[in-house]
Amino acid sequence: MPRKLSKNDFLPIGDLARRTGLSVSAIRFYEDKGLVQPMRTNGNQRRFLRSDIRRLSFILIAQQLGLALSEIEDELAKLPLGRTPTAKDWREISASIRNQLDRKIAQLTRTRSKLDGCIGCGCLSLSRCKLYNDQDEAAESGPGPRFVLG
Amino acid sequence: MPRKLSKNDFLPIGDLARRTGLSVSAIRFYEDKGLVQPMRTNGNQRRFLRSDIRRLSFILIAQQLGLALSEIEDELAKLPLGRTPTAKDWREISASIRNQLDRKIAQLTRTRSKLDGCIGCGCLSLSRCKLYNDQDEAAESGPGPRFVLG
DNA sequence: ATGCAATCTCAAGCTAAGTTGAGGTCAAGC
DNA sequence: GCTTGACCTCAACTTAGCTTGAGATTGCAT
Repeated sequence: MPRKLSKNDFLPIGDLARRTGLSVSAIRFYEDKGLVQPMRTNGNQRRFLRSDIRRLSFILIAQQLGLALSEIEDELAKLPLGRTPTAKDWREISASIRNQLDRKIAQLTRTRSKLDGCIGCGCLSLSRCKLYNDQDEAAESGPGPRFVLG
Repeated sequence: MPRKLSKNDFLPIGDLARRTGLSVSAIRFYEDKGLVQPMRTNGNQRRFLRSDIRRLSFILIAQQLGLALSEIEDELAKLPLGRTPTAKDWREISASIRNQLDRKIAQLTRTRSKLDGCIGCGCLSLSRCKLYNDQDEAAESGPGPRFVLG
C-alpha cells in the first residue's frame, strides 16, 4: 500500500521559513534561482515537500562553508534528478567542498608568506614586489575577493 | 633652492593608468572614494603626483590581500596627513594586514575541520550539525536556525 | 589654427544575495 | 460569510567595485 500523503507533507512557505531559519523572501529567491521547486495549490500558493527542509539546510551549510549560490547549485545538480542529498551524496559532495576549502586556504597561506617576504624588504616597488607580480594565482578572484565569514 | 617642479611631476590620468595597470575609470572611482586626491588643471583635467603611483600600488596590493576598499582607506588614514606609505609605514601596515590574513586562515581552517567531522557522520541534521550550530563563530551571519530535520 | 586623442561629467548597468513595499488574493476560524 | 493573517507578484532598493556610454571639452602636435 503506497503511503498516503497526509496534509503535513505539504508545507506552506512560512512553515519552511520557521523550520529553516530562512526568511520567506530568501526562499522565494532561491526558488527563482532554481534551488528548490515547490508545487502550487489551485490558489497559486507554494507547497513544499518535507525534504525541501533538508535541501535548504544543505544550502545554508554550504553557504557557511563559503560557497556561492551558483556553486551550491552546481553541487546539487550533481545529484540525479535534483534529489535531496542523502548521507552518501553528502559524503561525496563534502569531499568536493573540502577541495574548494583547501584551495582557498592554500591561496591565503601563499599570500601570507609573500607578505612576510615583503615586510622584510618594505620595497613597495611594483616591478619587484612578489605580491604584485604573481599574476597567475593572486589575480584570479575577479573584482572584490570574497573571503568566508569576514 | 627648492626643487623646481618639472612637467613630469604631474601625471594625467592615462599615464597613471598605464603605470599602475588600473583602468582610468577605476582611478576615477578611487578618487570618488577619497583614496587619491589629484589636482586639476585650469581645464579641469586631473593631474597626479608621482607618489600617487605608489599610493595606487598600495591599494592594488592590499586588494590582493583581500582587503576591501573601505579597509584600505582605513589603513591609509592611519598615515599622517594622508601621506603615501614609506617603508616604515609599510612595515606597520603589513603587520596589521597580516593579522587579518591570519584570522581568515584560522576561520577557514576551523570550518574545514568541522566539515571533516561532518563527512564522517553524514548527518545533515540541523540539530546536531557542528557546522550549523556553532553559534559563536559560524552563525553570526543571520537568523539562527535551530530545528531538526523532518 | 586645426585635428584628434585624451580627458571631463553624469547616468546607467552589472553581479551577489537578498530585503522592502505596494497592491492584490487565498484560506481558515468563528 | 466575513475577517484576518498568510500568501501572491512585481518592481525597486541595498553594498561593493567597478564598467560602459553619451555628449561635451581640453590640450598637444603639426
